[in-house]
Amino acid sequence: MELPERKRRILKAIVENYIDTAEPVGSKALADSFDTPISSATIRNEMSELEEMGYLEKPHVSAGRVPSFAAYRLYVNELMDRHRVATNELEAMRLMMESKMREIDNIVVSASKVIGEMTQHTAVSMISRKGGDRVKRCELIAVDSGSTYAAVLVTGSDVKNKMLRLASPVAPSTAAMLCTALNLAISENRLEYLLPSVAQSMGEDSQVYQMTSDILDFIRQTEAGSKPEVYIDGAARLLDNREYQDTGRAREVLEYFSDRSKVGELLESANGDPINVRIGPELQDPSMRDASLVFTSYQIDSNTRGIVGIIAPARMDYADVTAKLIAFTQTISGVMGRQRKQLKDAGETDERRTEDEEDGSR
Amino acid sequence: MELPERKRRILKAIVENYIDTAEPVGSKALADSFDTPISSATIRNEMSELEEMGYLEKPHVSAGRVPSFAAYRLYVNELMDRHRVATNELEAMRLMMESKMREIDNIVVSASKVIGEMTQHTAVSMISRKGGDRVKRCELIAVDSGSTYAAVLVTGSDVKNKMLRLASPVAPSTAAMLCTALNLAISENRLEYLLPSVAQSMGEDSQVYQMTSDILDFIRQTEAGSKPEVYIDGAARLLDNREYQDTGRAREVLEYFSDRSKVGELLESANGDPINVRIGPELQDPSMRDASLVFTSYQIDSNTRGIVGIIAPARMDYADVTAKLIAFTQTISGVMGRQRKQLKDAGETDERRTEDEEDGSR
DNA sequence: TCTTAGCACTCAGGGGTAATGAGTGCTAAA
DNA sequence: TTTAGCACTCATTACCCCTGAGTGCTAAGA
Repeated sequence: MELPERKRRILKAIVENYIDTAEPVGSKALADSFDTPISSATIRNEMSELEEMGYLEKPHVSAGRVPSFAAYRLYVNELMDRHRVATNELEAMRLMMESKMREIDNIVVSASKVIGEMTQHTAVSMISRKGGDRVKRCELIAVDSGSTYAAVLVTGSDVKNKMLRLASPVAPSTAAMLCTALNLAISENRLEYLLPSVAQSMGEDSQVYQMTSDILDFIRQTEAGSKPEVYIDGAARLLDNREYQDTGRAREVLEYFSDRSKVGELLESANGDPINVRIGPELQDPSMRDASLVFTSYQIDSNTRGIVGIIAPARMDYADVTAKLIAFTQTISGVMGRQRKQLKDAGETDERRTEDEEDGSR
Repeated sequence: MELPERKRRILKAIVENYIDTAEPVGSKALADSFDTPISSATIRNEMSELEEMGYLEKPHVSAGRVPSFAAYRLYVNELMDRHRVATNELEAMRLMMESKMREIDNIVVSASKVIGEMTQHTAVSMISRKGGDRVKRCELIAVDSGSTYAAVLVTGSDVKNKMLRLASPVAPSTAAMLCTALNLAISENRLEYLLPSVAQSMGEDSQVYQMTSDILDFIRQTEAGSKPEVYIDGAARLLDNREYQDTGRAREVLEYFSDRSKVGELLESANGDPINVRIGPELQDPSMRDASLVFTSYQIDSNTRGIVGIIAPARMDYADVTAKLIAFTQTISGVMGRQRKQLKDAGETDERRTEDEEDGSR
């Protein structure tokens, strides 16, 4: 069932040509582009067979051929040559990142900016935590004179806060007690008993009860990882592509983008592979039918990973995009490894940095 | 220099017709639309005078006339009749808001969603604090075993946090001391003396010094109000408009949107007027040359206000948009007033809610 | 003096037709 | 199995003409 060598070469050439020009490619032009001379007639024969096999499509009878989604799939899986990014580009990337990555909170933003800038496509980026965030500790801080409190949750690698507006003031000492009780319950993993016990001792319509219930909701929400923050950079760049010259199509995709949770869900499906590619229909959404998503993930800390990728027309330069994404994750784990190392060197040592693991799976 | 009555009526009709159809309006069609019969010839005469005065433009000699930016300006300032939104729409808005406004943190997001939905245009929204945020208090929380701290700042109406990664651990007791010192310095307004004194007692390369300096930077950043959060809803809706059928134009504007700080700056210029309107060139940005921004602000608390508006082609239904924005601010201050009232009723009473103030300025 | 009817003129947009040319499939010879 | 040749298809472009909406101007009417 393996495709014979010549067919592979022809298909590869067609895909690359189409990626380049966005125009159906014909037998004549293709024949000329080969160094070993093959006649256009031969190519025509091969083409019509490739068409039968489902790798090519004709927009209409007298145009050239266009790769099908199956062709793109084959191309990324087998045909494409994986090239490396030029060292000067790599250096530029490292510089961009060193300067932007100083603060962990905007690592997602920076990631999408950097990769968007590099590829000149629309970049998406998010942070995913293993099984949601585990809340480790909780603090209560009076903000207003009396009635407004902030609940601050400390999780694996982040701190979240929420304002609580209470109808009547709660004494700081009461709040401190509640805080202690909460932390005890968290550390003993018995959160579910807390609310009933508060109800018993303070009454169901006490302010403290209300406050506790709000905080528990917040904890639950945080641990469920309710809404992952998804960043999108350069959505407008999509309009540069021929396939989105038609405003109708463009609108569909931009609308899809505006629902971050959909995009987030897509990205969450990243598996351990160094590079994930979802082509056209594989994205399972009609508005994305002629786009592809190429993405990858990188480790931020033991249970947090970043996911970053680019969305562009199915006709995109997969080789280039893939190479840049790989370079990106390597650079970022380099940058973060260095930071981590710096941290450890000054204190004690207990973690080995894992970098440059090659994974030739599939 | 007042425009005579008939010219005003004609200009108004032209603007409204153009808003409606997006097509140059001609003398004949216009004549027919009047109840008091005027001949098309008369209208032609009036039109050519209006053109001389700079209120009308001809796309080309044999088309009708199109309003100039000056015409839109005149229209919003004097010609347009300010209509009210239908009560059922108002009710729908109130419902949408009641459900979405429960949490203050996403008031901006909800505001842009609601108003975007109502007008079917691109909505922008942000929060602006009077003279930046004043930091009132600060807390330090150890996150990791030793080396990672969170600084939590309490400001007028919000809480901000930032992770600090330190090279070596700082003892909790030291952190607590630093915290006390910080709060003292804040309350006495002598922040600038803190760093030198830490340097003196702990040494310039101590961890505490580093930490202090980081926190002070964060405080400064917060007080400068570095980056206001600007939300944009329904950017894709822009593509529905005839003037952005051309992808080039659309791209320009979408790119403009992606620079939130620019949009934020624009919105910051809201003055006390119930409604602000910036038409085309008044936006001072070439990519926005044929768009307009209509926006308004509403009070969130004593020194925080929200700003919300819509961005659409200069040819937009100003009367409708304006009415909806006004209805929005009234509804929101109603909703928030009720929340505030609820809060006070349960505790003490000290603030009167101000609602339904009519302001016929200008 | 203002308004209106009439008329000549302009010009974008629509529809039809023809020319162009890239590309195909098929056949027959190498 | 490959290649040259040939007839055929059909999207795209250019061209042209026509139509109709709209203008400006002039002269007559109120």
